[in-house]
Amino acid sequence: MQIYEELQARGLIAQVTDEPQIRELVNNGKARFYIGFDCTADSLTAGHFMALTLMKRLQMAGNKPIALIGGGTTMIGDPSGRTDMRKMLTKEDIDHNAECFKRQMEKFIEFGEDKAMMINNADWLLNLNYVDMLRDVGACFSVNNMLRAECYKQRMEKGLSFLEFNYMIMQSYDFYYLFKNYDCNLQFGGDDQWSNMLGGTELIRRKLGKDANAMTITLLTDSQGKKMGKTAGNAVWLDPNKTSPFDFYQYWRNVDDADVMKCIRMLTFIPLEEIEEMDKWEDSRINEKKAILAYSLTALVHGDEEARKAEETSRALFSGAGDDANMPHTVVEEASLSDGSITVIDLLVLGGLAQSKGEARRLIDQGGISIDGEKVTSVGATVSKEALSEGIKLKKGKKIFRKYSL
RNA sequence: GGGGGAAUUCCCGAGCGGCCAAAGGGGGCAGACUGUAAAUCUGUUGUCACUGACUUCGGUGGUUCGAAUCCACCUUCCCCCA
Repeated sequence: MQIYEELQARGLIAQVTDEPQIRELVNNGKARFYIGFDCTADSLTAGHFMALTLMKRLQMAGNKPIALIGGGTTMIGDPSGRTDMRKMLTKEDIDHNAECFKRQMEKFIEFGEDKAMMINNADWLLNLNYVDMLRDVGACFSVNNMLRAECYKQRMEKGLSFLEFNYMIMQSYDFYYLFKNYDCNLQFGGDDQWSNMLGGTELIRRKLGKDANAMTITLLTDSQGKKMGKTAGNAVWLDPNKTSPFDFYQYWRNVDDADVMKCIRMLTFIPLEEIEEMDKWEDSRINEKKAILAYSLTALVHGDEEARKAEETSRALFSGAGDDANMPHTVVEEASLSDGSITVIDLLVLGGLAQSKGEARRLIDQGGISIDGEKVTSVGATVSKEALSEGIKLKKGKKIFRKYSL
């Protein structure tokens, strides 16, 4: 099975411009493709992860990836599919974020001579001359068509600033620029990028009379149609300081039953034959599948060592066996003690398990806290210095654990 | 440029000058049930010294014993006309 067919079988391909052409390019290692990443935060997220794996898959099949950092486009902000305007970021923030992206990607994709390239569209976008740009590129776009684009639909009701409206043009220009200067013949992106990407192929056709192709990746959504890779509205980050390997592992360990096989297929590098085999497993082995998913993704992002630790910790917590050495840990300062003890409420706030003392109080009140296996029943409960110096294990709810010691 | 409307807690959204820390829904958190799943049911969801006090309703001033509610100005957004 060749790479294009594999991508199809994994359910990764959403829309393509010209299937036979793309298949031919990709399967023969002749694609020089780019994926753009706008640096809206200081870490990549689980959402970007799929794009990275795609890059890697294609690279492994002999194609040349270009990772385009959106230092320029982030100055505009992509309005696609959004109901409100993005917060405008400063140039400094964007540069910082771009730097962080770069470091994370390097862990995952091989860059270098004859391998993958990384470029930043700030290099050409920021120096554009307005009038030249309008005459050169603006003339090729029809506002009527742009307004019809699906990605602006929601914004037609709420309002769309001229700044954001130009995002599509910037992204199209990127593709045009890369096509001309780097022989980039293919663009990949999330399915929400489809209209922006078509803008690029259209521009290339008009300006150069040549064909370029675009292909979108299926958005990873859960069984309810919501985007995956978020918990409580927060992204699952790839940066271990923002989402610990253990939490990352737990996120995937806890996916819905209905989504496990889809995630394994789309995100892991487990060979398809094995995946088909797993698909035949009995329902009772569902948790085994989740563990495999969680382990392989954590290993991809954080390395085998961290993945193994996360798995151990997880086992220790949920089945009583294994090593709990890697459980998140809070060291209590001597100064936080009063009269040789500390209240459980303070511990909760200190460890970040509760945002406020009120919330901590509520948690205890509702029976959501236990220490070393014993439920805390009194709101005023305290932990003595002696107990603390031996180390205690505090549990919030069903699956959030934290160690405390002096 | 002219006219009209809007801004409420994490989000959507109700809100009569006092009974408003502010309805309802979503989301979150916890409890029960479970398989570290889903669904369901229950509780909870501004802060603290928690039967009380304090700070919140775009911003700044004002009217009033008392303002999310009334007035003025400002900011931002939406709609209609040009």
